[in-house]
Amino acid sequence: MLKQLITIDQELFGVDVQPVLTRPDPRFGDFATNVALQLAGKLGKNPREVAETVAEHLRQTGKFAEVTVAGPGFINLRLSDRALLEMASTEPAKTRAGQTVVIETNNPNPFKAMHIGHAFNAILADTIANLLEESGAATYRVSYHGDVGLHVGKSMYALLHYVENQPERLQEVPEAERSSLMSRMYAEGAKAYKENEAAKAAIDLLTKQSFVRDNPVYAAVYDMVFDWSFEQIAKNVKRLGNKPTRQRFLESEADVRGVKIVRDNVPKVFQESNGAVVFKGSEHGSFDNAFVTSGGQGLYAARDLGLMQLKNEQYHPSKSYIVTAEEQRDYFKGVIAAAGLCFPELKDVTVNIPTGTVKLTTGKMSSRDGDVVEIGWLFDQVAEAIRVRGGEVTEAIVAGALRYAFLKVRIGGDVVFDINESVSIQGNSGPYLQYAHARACSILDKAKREQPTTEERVHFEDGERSLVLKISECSEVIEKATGELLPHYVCTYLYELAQEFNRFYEHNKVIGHEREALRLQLVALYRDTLAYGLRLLGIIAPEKM
RNA sequence: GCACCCGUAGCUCAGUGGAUUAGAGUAGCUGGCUUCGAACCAGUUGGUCGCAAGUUCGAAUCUUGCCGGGUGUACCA
Repeated sequence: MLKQLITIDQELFGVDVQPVLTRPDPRFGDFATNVALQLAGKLGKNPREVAETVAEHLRQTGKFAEVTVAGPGFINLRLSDRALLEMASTEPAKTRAGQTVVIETNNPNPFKAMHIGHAFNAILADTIANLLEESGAATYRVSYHGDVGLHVGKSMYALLHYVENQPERLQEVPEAERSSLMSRMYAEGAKAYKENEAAKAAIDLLTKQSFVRDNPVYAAVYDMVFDWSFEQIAKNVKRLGNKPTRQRFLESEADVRGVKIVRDNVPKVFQESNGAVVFKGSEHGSFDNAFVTSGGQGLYAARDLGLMQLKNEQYHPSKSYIVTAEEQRDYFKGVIAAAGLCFPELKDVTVNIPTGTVKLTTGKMSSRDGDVVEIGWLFDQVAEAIRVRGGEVTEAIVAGALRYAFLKVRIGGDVVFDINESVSIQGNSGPYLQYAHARACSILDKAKREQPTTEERVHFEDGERSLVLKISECSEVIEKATGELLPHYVCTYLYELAQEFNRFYEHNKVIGHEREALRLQLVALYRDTLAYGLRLLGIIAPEKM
């Protein structure tokens, strides 16, 4: 349709423009274009006259039921009912076939409990992965975790005090209490590091230990809590509806090669400064940052370089996505710039997607002070809300509510999380969509008949047409969401779709009506579209609830 | 200080160059279940789109300057 417009414009006026097809208010048409306004500007002609000329040519193609000119020079197009139904039944194109992408879909650090912020990023990343995968790209979900470094030193400091030289004590800790114990231990270590010089010195040593782990007690405690961490992460991530990752990367694996990359690129990319090796990120929209300490130890940034090399060797991705909190925005600008200088072939491969901070209305959430909202608590809150509402609590609905609450807002801004209201189960929420799906299933189940065959002549009544028009938007919405890496477009669309259906349902009888065959076909099409969209969001579409 | 992000209804957010009336949810008020599932639908109250200039046929949307909030600013991750 777009191609036709371009051709007509070029034939008529010999001018190159970028016509845009939009979805206007349905009373104007199915589609609208502003070409005439763009053309008029370039040609110095009256926009309405240009619009009339273009409209006349579009009418002559015979592909539209209605072509009108409105306002300052918009051209509104209406498809025939038959063409609209065909469009609504068309699946999105695999526009990224042949491409390979790698994306980190969860990276909570071990030795800490997973909190809301981790869940937020994990859900966003996994959903972006779904979109990329659906568009045909070979998509590899990976994870990356900080198993070495200062935060480990802090946790180990408190943990070693806790076990008092008897690592087997940890075996007595019940599974349900492990997360909060890890949070507590980390908070204790962090506090000691800040307030106590002796503790700071001890923690610095314990940090170095995290790289070698040659002390038996240290190693025993480390291994035990390391395992706890990943059991907890795996459990939570699965509960949230994320797909499993293909590979887990650890900072310890990336460290040595990261440091080597840095050293190999002195002085071309990095400079020595006060004994440390730094990158002048300030020349690349970032800030000057140390990659290797004056003591020769690799830092986070060096490991990120090593990780990029590892990912490239294993997957050769055309794009590699890292979803992080916005605090790391400038940091990643620097690391990515440095990577581009060290490996020209990796320039523009790695993309950081900063997500904004999850904040609580009750105040700041700080992992450092141990003031975090753990995920288990969040699951319980949602379950309670459903119970209060009188519904049956299922994992699918709890996860759907949580996931949707995080996905429906545009990526980038801060997310203010009201612990009492944010995870809603009515209105624009996951359960609303799930309910709208279950309803459609129920109708189709009751009808007990196979899909009716399409009649030769299709003519919709108003309510039917609105529903089909909305269904027909699906492909373009998903392509837009994938192109811009913004899953919330899908949420907004599915919500509008479900609303349209609920209206239809309210006002139009399906079973027993003389138009039953056609309406059942529409309900089935709607049900499939909604289920498809929910699947991309990682939300289960239940047949009953 | 400098850089980046944000500011839309009481609250949480869509809309980021286009259509006489800026949309949802939620909260408040009102109506709708003997009728395919009321976790639903319909109606109603609520906004000088932070402020001010500019660009444009047209600005919540672009530019500039202010005001307010947040984040970052090398040996943490």
